[in-house]
Amino acid sequence: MTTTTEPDRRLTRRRTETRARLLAGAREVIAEHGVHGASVEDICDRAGFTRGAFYSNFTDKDELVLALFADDRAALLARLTVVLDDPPDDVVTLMSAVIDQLEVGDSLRWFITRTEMTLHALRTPTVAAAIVEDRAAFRAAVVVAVTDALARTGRTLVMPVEVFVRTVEALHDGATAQSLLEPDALPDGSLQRQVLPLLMDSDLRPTTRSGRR
Amino acid sequence: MTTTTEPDRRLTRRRTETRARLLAGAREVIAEHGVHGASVEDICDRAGFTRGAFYSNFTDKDELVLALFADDRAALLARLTVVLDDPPDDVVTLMSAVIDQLEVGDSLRWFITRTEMTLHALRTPTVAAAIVEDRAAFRAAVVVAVTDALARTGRTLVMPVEVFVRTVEALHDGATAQSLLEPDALPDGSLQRQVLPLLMDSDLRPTTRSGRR
DNA sequence: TTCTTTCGATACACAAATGTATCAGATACA
DNA sequence: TGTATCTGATACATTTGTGTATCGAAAGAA
Repeated sequence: MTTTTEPDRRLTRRRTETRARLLAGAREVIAEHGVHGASVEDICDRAGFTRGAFYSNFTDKDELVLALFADDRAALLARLTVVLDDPPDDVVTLMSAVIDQLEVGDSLRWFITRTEMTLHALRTPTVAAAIVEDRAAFRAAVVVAVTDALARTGRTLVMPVEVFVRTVEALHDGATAQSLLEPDALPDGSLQRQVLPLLMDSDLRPTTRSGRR
Repeated sequence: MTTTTEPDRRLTRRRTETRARLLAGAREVIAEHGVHGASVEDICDRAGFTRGAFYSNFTDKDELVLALFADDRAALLARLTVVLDDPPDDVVTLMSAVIDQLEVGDSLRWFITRTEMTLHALRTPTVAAAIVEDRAAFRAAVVVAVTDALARTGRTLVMPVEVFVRTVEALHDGATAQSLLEPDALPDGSLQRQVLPLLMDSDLRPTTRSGRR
C-alpha cells in the first residue's frame, strides 16, 4: 500500500492499453456517480470490459482510484511544465495560462474529479499526504515562475508570491464551482478576470490608466 | 419527487424527534463516507435506530439527503439573518462574520457536507436549481448588508458589490479546502485575512506604510 | 509455424444493502 | 382506564456488488 504502482508483472503492450481504457472508463463513471457510487462493474462496462479484466489489472477499486489520481496529477504536471518552460511576462497572463492547465476539455468533469479527490484525501490521511506533497510541488514550480516573471518586468505583488499563488488557486476553485452551478449568472473565468489584476501592485491597478512606472 | 417535504402524515412529537436524530446521524456518517458511501443501515445505527424507523420516516436515502440539505440551508439562513440584523460597519468584519456562519463547530464536517451537496447538485439538475436559488437569496441578503455598510462608512469597493460577495465566497471555499488539507502550512482563515482587505478601495490598502494617502 | 505465457471472459460463491410486510409496544385521546 | 392509532423493531425477499477460480483465446518467443 506504500507504493502506488507496484509493477509485479511486466507491462506488456496489451496490458497498458486495457489499463488506460479502464482508467478512462473510471474517469467518466466517477464523474457521474462519485467514487463510491461507481461500481467496478459500471467502470468495466464503460470501458468495454468485464470485471475479469479489472481484477486482472487491479486488486481493488481503491487501487484503481489511486492510479487514476496519480495519472491525472502526472498529466497535469506535464502540461504545467510545458507552460512554465516559456512563461509569459505578464503575471496575470501567466496565472491564467497555469489555471487553464487544470482543466482540459470538459471542465465539469475535471472539477468533479478534482473535488472527489480532495474529499477522498480529507477522509484518508495517507492519500492526503500524497496529494499535499503533489500540490506543494505544483505550487513551488509556479512560485518560481511568477517570481521570475516579476523580476523580469519589474512588477511587484501586494503579498508574498506564495500567498498570491494560493489565492489564485483558491479563487479559481471557488469560482469554478459557482460558474458550474450558475453558468449564466457567472460565465466561466469571469470572476478570476475581474479579481486577479487587483492582487498586483497598486501602480498597476487598472483604476488609473497610467502605464508601468 | 417534486416537493421535498410532503408531510402526508402529521408530524407528532415523537416523529419529529426521530427524524431529527436520523438527520443528525446522517450528517455524521455522510461526512465520514460521503452520500453514496453512507448506507441506510450506517445512518440508523448512528442514530440509534433500526432501518424500520428510517423507512417509516423516509421513502429513500435520496429523500433524507434532500431533507438534510434543506435543514442545513434553513439553519444557515437563520444564522445569517441574526448577523445581518445588526451588521458591523466595517465591511471586512462584516464579511468575516458572514463567513463564520457557514460553519458552526467542526469545520471539516461542514466543508465536506457542503462540498458533497455541491457535487450532488452538479449531478442532479433539479437539486442544482434549488441550491442555486437558495444561494442567490443568501447572496442577495449579504449584498444589501454590504451596500448599506459601505454607505454608512463612506468606503468603496474596487468592484461591484455582488462580485465582491461572490469573490469572498469563492475565496473562502478554496482557502478552506487548502487549510483543511494542510492545516500547518495554511492556518484556517489566514488567506482570507490577508486577501480580503485588498479588495477594498485603495485608500485602505496596507501596501505602503505611510498610512492612508 | 508451434509452443509458452499472459490476459481477460465466464461462472460461481459470498457479502452488503435495499425495501417490504408484519407485528408488538408506545403514545394519544376519549 | 380503555381503546384506537402510530411508530419503530424484526424477519424476509430481492437486488446489487465484490472477489476468486477456471479456462479459452490472444500475444509474444522459438
